[in-house]
Amino acid sequence: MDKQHLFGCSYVDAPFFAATGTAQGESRPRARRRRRRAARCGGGDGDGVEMDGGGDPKKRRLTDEQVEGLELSFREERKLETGRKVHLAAELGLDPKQVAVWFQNRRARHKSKLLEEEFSKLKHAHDAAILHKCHLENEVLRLKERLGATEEEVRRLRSGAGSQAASGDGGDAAGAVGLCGGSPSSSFSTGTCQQHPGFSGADVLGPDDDLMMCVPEYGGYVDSSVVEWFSLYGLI
DNA sequence: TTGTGTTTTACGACCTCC
DNA sequence: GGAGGTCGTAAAACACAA
Repeated sequence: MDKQHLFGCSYVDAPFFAATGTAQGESRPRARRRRRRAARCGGGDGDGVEMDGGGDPKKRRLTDEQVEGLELSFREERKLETGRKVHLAAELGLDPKQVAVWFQNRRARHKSKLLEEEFSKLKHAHDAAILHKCHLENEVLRLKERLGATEEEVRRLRSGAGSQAASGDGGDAAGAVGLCGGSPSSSFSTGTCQQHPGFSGADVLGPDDDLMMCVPEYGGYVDSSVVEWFSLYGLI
């Protein structure tokens, strides 16, 4: 039985059965698959189990060499004009229709891969934004706590000053704790914010703050790689 | 060995461009 | 109108875990 019979078609030229090898840059599973297939077709155990033998003649795998040739051509130019298609088909022993179909499918795979990469990038950006938001919210909470404590302190000192005033002393005591500026928060928060605009680091959150805490929008979990990425972009 | 998930090949429907 | 594009899908080929 000759090779063409085994393929169930007349497109395939004998020379394309000769060599083995994998296309450049192909994924590991695909390479493994092709290796196993090559072993079966070529110098394997010779048990006569050939690729796709007896199957649907319209559904046959291309050889490694054919795929490699098509890949090379695809890398040069993703679109396929008639002349190139015919030439490539003749060169690889394929039907021009097969070449056209292969290019269509290859473009689809390429597009899908690009979309996947784009999605991955956006997801990382989204995760980083969530993390950023979380830290900002933590900062707000911390500042609110400090504000409350300071206001409490002011009230306490005021009441103390009031009792002193009632006992005949002057009214400068409140100014001594920074209230004269009219802003109770001016004694602590503005300086901190100016030093750390936007997202702040350890000065605000403190060295013990956990980067993994409080990410409700992300189901309470953020991967460490996100933190790394976040750091890479200078946000931490 | 078999069930299952993934990849590859092929096709039809529809769209765009010349 | 024909050639070639995308998109969606079917089905064969294949890998791999159980």
